[in-house]
Amino acid sequence: MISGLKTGLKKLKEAGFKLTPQRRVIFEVLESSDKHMSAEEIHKRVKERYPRAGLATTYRTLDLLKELGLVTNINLGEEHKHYELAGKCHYHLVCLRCGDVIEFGSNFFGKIEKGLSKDHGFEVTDQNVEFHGYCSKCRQKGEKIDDLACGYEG
Amino acid sequence: MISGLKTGLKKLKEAGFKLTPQRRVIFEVLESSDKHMSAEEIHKRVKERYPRAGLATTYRTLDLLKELGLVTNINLGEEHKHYELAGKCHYHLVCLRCGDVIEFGSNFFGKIEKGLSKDHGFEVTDQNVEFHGYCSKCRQKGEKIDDLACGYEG
DNA sequence: ATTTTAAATGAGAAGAATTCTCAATTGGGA
DNA sequence: TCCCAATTGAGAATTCTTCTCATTTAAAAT
Ligand SMILES: [Mn+2]
Ligand SMILES: [Mn+2]
Ligand SMILES: [Zn+2]
Ligand SMILES: [Zn+2]
Repeated sequence: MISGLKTGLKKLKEAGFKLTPQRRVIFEVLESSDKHMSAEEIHKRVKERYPRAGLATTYRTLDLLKELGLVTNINLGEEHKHYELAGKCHYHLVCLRCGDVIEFGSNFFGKIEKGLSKDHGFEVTDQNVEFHGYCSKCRQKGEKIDDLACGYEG
Repeated sequence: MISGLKTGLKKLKEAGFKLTPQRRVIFEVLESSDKHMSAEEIHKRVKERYPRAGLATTYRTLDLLKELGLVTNINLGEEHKHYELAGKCHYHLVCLRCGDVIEFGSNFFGKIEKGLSKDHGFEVTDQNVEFHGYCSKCRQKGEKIDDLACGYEG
């Protein structure tokens, strides 16, 4: 991750925000999980450590951390966003069958970002990169992918 | 786009779905726009041509078209999804200041997908690739990007 | 340590996006 | 043409997120 607990909270203070216990705990929860979490999931964990925490504060803090570049969120095709600390490899493979989310890094992306700067004058500050498809496990199960291509039931 | 009107509707029929006027019109609206549209925006245009169309049908049809691989959706940081026909270049630059969405293609991505197949055994069927940052216009305006880094107002 | 004050919070209402329910309609095969 | 499962429209219901506002609190100033 781009910032440990101290670094992250320091950034909060330096930006002129108060260092409240709620913000502390939310940051800790984000740090102690290796998975993406929805706001609801984060809030549930926050309340384990700080029972009177309110959901709105979790949303407000996640927004704030995002503005500060400490947190990013992705949309894995579900109805809600998923949050995680910024800075680690941020490319996702989302299996359409089992729902598994595999993270991967690639040095291709660094090249792409340089190209974007050169060709489009665009400065990248964050990215949301998801490849949807079928993971190796699900492919091995022998079920034809085409069988799933249309699971629509009206 | 991957499929013209005829091809797309043909695929619908071939998959065993009825070819209703609502579906026709929704497909036409998608085809006649070069921009990403929210479900609400799409529905508004659909009603211009077919006033008694219901919003739920627009949602249902967009889901169906997505299952069939005819439509994709992206999440541009707003609260709602944006839809467009599948098949054209699908990489997006989203300006955090002016909100502009620039589309771009890159042959890097083909390579990445091949690498994913080789290294992870993952078969890509769709992708959602967004780079967030600041477009050339907004950068030229001379406003320091850092000034915006935290627009949070409590 | 006490005072002060704007920032932050909790609770629940409100809002927005999406899905569901179900009675009525309809596309398209027989 | 007849039939019926598929589809639809309307609005209720759900889910996710933001807003409102009275109360609390971090932390700067005394
Ligand atoms: Mn990640
Ligand atoms: Mn696009
Ligand atoms: Zn899988
Ligand atoms: Zn811009």
